[in-house]
Amino acid sequence: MSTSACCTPPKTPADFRAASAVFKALSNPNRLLIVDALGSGERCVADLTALVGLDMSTVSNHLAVLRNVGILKDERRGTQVFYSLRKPCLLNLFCCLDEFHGVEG
Amino acid sequence: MSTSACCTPPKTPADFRAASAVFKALSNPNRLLIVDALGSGERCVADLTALVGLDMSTVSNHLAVLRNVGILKDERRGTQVFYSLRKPCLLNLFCCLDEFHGVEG
DNA sequence: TTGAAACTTTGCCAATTTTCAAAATACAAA
DNA sequence: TTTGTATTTTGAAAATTGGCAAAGTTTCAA
Repeated sequence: MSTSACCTPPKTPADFRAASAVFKALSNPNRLLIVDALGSGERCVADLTALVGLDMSTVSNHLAVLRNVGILKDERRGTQVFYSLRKPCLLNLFCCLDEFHGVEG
Repeated sequence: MSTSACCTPPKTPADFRAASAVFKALSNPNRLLIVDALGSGERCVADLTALVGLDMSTVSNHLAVLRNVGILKDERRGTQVFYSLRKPCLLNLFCCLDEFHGVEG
């Protein structure tokens, strides 16, 4: 087994860079909207574009950002490309945020 | 009780903006280093400046970013200002990240 | 009240991000 | 093969970010 237990914070500069890269990918409201939508299943780019209400090229860029840090995976079927969460446990981050925002003091 | 259970993802545009603001604050490796250090207790600005190795004015700005989204609180004692985590449960985000990075497939 | 120490604020610059529009690519159907 | 639909890539502009240095503020001590 690894030397680090659950909840051990990242330690090396590389760890901090890797962690901040994921947070950076999630630091945009439109990308967060996309991740939230994909929590209930895969969607094609056209659907996601309608959801966020921006230019399709912009949405495509946001999807690339999320895919490049390992949050999303994509699969082409015909002319469409379907995006989905690579690991659904990513949504647990939202639980932590809810807890963070909810608890007083 | 509230209408939303634990782990319900954020839904309104304001929710997405609030959530992305927290992720944005955590999207910089130096700020992450600071948060990690504060996980084991409060530190003054001078100590944190030595830790991250940047100009004190830069560190002060990073601390303001983290404080403005509610991650940190500050307390002046004499000429020093001590920063600490406002809610330690924030560190749970790192657990989720570890899980995200660790699980295969 | 003068001075020093600890921070914060401001001004500035380089790098990055966010967005749209236009051009390019991939695929399927006619 | 030509056409049309879906998506990505490229180019460019506006906004934001991250950093340092200098100036300003706060507090305490001499």
